[in-house]
Amino acid sequence: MTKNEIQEQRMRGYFLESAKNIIRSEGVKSISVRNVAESAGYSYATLYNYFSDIKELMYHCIDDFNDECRVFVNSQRHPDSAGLDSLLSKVKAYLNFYVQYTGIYELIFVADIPYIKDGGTTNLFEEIVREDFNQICKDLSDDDKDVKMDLLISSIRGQLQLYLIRRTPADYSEFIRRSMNTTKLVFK
Amino acid sequence: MTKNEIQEQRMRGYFLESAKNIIRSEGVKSISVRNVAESAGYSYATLYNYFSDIKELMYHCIDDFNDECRVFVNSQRHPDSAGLDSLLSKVKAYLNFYVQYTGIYELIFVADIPYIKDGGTTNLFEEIVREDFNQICKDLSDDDKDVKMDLLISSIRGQLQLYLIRRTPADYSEFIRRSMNTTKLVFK
DNA sequence: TTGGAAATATTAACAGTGTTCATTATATTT
DNA sequence: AAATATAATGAACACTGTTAATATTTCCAA
Repeated sequence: MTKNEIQEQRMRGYFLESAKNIIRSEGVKSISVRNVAESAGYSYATLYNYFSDIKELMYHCIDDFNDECRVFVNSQRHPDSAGLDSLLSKVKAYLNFYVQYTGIYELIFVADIPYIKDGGTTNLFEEIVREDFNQICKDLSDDDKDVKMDLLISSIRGQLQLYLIRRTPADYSEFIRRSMNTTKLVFK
Repeated sequence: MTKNEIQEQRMRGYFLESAKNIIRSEGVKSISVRNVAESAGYSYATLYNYFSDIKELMYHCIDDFNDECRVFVNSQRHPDSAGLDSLLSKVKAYLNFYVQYTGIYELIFVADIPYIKDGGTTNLFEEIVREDFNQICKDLSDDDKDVKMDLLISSIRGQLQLYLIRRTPADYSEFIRRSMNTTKLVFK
């Protein structure tokens, strides 16, 4: 990496950190070019020297937040468990992450970011539960496994959307209760 | 209803129809006060004589679109079927409605509309599948039924979000295939 | 029919948004 | 130090929602 590349990466980092802080604390709604740039100590026009537009900046936040989610799940989950219990504790931790940072949920799952082409954001959840999932479903055919994983992924997505966007159910404990029960049912 | 009330309802209808047409044809992104008002043949400020803000106008579109969805499902579903087959055909029709009108999906399930307080928008799907659902699950306890319905609702929500917002899977036929398979699995 | 009051529609204005471009300031190289 | 390349900036444009003052229309009593 040349000097210029190092400096450029550093500048991009300033804007990225600023954007991430705003998303964490105030949500995606508060993201604006002037907002992010001022928080980074630069003029709004300077941002365009390092990102083609605000959407590209937001897109680059996603990787960092996915890393944060991985760390969070590993710190929250029950370590001395296996199979379904382990999977349930990871799912609960995964849900807790987005409940705590609704702004991150909005960024990754709702915001209109054209740079997201493939379903890259699905893979994090699948990655988190894959090991336990395979253990639980070791006797199933590949096709059955695929359908089961689809059901698991989509139901968790749906639960999150219902709770975080449409406030259904109204309280957190009921949300977790339902999510755990439906997840158990997937493997019944 | 007095003369004034009739006239007021008519005026509200002009703006509502305009908004609904824009949502259907260009999506929620193209909704703006000036856009809706011009399309209705009035100045942008006139809209505020009939709606407190643009969000309230958007909220009132939802009821109409829900009616349209009901009609659509009834026209698309397989009438001479019962139980799981009937449910599957209704789910497929329900999905097709939002695939055809992505703007309506964005309005009802994604858009930030503070006037939506309860989970009112869930009820349409539940209403559509309730009869078949009860027939399929007639031997289950109420608690088991509730969990199964939660799983069904959330997985359909998740499938729609993945396909319409994050384009996963990439093609329509695969989307329907997966949705049908996961729905069948719910009742396995 | 006219005059005035009430109701309604409209334009102007403000603060915000993303984005582009010409200009200024800084850094690098000759 | 002067010339050149690089980077930061403020002005400007076209949008957004919303409000308030103004203009217009409607209506009813004289």
